[in-house]
Amino acid sequence: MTITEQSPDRPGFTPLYQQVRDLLLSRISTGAWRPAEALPSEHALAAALGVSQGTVRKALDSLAAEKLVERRQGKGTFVTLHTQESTQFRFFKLTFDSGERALPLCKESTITRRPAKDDEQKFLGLLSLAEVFAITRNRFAEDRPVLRETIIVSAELLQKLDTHQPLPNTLYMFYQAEYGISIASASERIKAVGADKDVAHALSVEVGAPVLLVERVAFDLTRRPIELRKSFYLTDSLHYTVNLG
Amino acid sequence: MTITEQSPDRPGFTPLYQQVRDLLLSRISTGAWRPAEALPSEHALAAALGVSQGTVRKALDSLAAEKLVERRQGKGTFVTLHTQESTQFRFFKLTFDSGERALPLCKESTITRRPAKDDEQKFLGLLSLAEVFAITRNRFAEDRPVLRETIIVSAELLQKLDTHQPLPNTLYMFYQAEYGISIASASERIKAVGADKDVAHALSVEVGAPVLLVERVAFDLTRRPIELRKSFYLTDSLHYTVNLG
DNA sequence: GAGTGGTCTAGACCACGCA
DNA sequence: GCGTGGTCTAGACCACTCT
Repeated sequence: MTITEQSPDRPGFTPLYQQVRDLLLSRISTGAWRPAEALPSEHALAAALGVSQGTVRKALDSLAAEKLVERRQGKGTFVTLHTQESTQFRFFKLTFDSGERALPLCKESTITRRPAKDDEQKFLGLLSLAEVFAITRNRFAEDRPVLRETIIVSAELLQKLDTHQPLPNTLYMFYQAEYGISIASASERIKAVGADKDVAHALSVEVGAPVLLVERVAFDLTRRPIELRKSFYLTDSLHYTVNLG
Repeated sequence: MTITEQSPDRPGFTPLYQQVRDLLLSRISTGAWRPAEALPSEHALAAALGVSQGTVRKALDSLAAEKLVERRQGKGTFVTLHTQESTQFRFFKLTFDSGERALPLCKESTITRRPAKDDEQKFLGLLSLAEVFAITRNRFAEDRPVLRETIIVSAELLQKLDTHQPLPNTLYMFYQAEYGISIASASERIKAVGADKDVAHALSVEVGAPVLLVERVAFDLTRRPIELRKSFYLTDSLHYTVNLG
């Protein structure tokens, strides 16, 4: 039984379970099931789609592997909800040198609306007259400044973002709850640079002091770029961790 | 049918496919099949182990997901062989700002044998009288120095490493070919620091210039620590990339 | 054509969560 | 006790590779 009919020998062959996967993903990303809601059971989906339970299972397993859904034995399959614990450690890989996970808190924050710059248009896929919100804030760990970050998002996509003040510590939970946008992946470029005047002041170091620059593009479920983030970390007492598998 | 007999209700339950997975992994790590060799077919393994082909498949799929084996339709399942292309980009995530992958080449290299320092003993799990090889080398991209790295390995485990000169650019291929040790994962700590005199000289920058410090512990198939590596990168024209999935 | 992994099915039974 | 996902099986057929 196939969903998109295809004769049984052409080259552009797509496995059934992947068609099911894509179908479920599109339903999730258009909000047919909201975060934290349960999907129908494997058995129900299989019956509804006219495929076997094993095929539905394979589709759901692949979504679970990408953390787009969570499966809980005995309960059901749920659309992933961004929570403090889960998201924080998935997208913010900062650790104190002692080994403890670090969660620097925002203390100062400004938000402005302005036309998008060229590179911002390019990375976010915006039109040339588009506007963006630019959030600049400093984060503290143990009462010391450790991070200065600037966040750029489309003003059209995240409407009235500037009316929500103060903005929460973890924006990704907020994007999901307020705008139905789930950040699913991100890619980062890391460099060591000397602090400029602005960064030096924010982090209480001298101009030229070595700081870690992390430039991030964050994507939603459909790999649409949502957010640009430029962070300067003071890595005296903490570090960025990476696991290569 | 179970491999390790277990009554069907106790808490410490291990799925059959995981027992098969562990068995195959232990055979691979002890060298029963060498890198690039084919494992027996699913059908043959299933018959030999007295389980169904679907169970063997699930075990092999999980090994393939961790890149410990590679599956090729129509050919067979092969123990992963570290090659220039595959390993290089898996463990060295360096990219030119232009977007091109960077493969800095070693130009200078020294190797010495000496007693292990305290932290080296700790991270590599060595005894207190153990000795290590320490390799220090500089790497160049486009005729400019971009990296100074120091590599620490157990002298007992990688015997006579110092007789192989010059050492190859990519050590992980060499560990596998020469010692049967496959690096399967690694974890890294990243900081921005000021160059000390030694690093500054090697990278042709001033003392105190910002450089990216990457400290790595690399593990074999059984997650035994094999190598300690401390790298200082000059990130003027290139950067470290991370994908958060 | 023979042999390999890849897909798909149907059904049995187990482990878990909850009422 | 029921419904959920998790494991395991047996077998059919498809896609790819090599001879």
